[in-house]
Amino acid sequence: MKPFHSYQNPSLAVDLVVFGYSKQNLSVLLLNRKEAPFKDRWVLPGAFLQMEERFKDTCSRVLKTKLGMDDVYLEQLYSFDEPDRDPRGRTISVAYYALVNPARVAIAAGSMANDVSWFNINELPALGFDHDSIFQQALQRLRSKITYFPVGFELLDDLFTMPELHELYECILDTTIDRRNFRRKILDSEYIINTGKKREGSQNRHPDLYKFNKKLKQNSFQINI
Amino acid sequence: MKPFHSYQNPSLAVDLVVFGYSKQNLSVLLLNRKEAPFKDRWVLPGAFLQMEERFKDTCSRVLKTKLGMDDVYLEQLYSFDEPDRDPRGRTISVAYYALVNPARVAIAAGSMANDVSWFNINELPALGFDHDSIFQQALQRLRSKITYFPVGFELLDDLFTMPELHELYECILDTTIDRRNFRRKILDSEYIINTGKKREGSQNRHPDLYKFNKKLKQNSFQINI
DNA sequence: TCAAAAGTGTTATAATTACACCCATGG
DNA sequence: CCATGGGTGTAATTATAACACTTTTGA
Repeated sequence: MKPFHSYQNPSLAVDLVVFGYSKQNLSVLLLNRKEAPFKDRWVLPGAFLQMEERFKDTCSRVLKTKLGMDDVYLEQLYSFDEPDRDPRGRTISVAYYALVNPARVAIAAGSMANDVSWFNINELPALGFDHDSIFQQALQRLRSKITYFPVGFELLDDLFTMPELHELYECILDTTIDRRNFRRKILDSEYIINTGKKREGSQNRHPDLYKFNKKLKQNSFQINI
Repeated sequence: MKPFHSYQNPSLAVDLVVFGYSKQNLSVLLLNRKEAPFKDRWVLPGAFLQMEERFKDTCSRVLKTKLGMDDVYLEQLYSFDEPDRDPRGRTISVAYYALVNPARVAIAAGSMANDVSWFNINELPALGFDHDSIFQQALQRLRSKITYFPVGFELLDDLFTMPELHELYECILDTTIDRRNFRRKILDSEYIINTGKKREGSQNRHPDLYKFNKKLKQNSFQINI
């Protein structure tokens, strides 16, 4: 074996699929590139890994820059290795996905991009690099994960109603779910707590406000699609 | 952003958790290191990624060298990024796990290692680097995957009996499974085909020989543990 | 003919699905 | 007082879990 570090190493980047949910819309955050390659094309936000960074540090750096946000839900998705995936040279990308509440963030293009914007997941432009494929894999993972693990709460306000949670699931899974059965499964899982408060302001009956039970880490549930 | 490739890049390695199943034993392949760091300690086989390689190419190279084997089941597990995980310097490891039939491979230590050997998963030595953690994650993934996807067949001969498949599941999941319910679920999934042949040689009733239905890719099943 | 392992089916229980009525609210 | 949406329960169906007897084999 050659001595350590005599190997030439590929560049190592982190790319982020940032999901946001707002007004019954699941969206993803995209940047419009200012420079070649893929100039003026939309891509996922990302950055090269700096020597002292963990992947999550790089994610946080990107999220802070683009969203002015820290402390978001992050999960490693997959590492992408096609040799020609970046025309500038061999680059490995470790993809993460993030779940954020768009109401709490202020997106800003920064110096690197022409523009930054939320896109409804059903109305995405063709992305640069292999980012279409990364996005599809992230969506698949999110859809799978939300059926057995409480990640949905990351996309909502601290207090939310049962119909809001129900709509979130229907939107992400792109299906209809019986609201009575949904309520029962979610409540049985004990992942949410009824605060006793109610959402005021609507003309109709005021729905109960729930909060996420952050202490509970071991329970599991199954929302069938 | 700095010009491309002006970044210093971490080293990029691929590590492999090679599972083998034989005589009602689930084992993992380990190497005994000839050189520092972790000289004389057992570790997972791995290699640094060469510039033109995909991850799977690196996996194949390692498997060919250590096992004289190609064409094994490989799946990406996770990428490990702790800054101090390799004392020689910053190294990212992309972990894969492989499923092989030990009967078909001939393991050989090669010039890099003192020794190479199968270890029963319940009798592993403490591994070098962060390989204990990689192994644990691989075992967890295998256990999860085998309950809903037909990966078990990769560990058996082309022809196998229902009791053999049943034992494999019990061994991997470290539990008992009712053999009548197991048989029904596996057969309902249509992932295996009764060849009409029987395993001869035992003193007792000769069990039917099945083969894996490779054409079927979409079905799913659920073995509950 | 016997011990050991393989093949098979049925019943009880639990989980899921389908479905309808009452309640609270503001206009 | 009414239209709208939110809250709740039950019956039918389906899936899972528990369980025992019969068959084949070579010694």
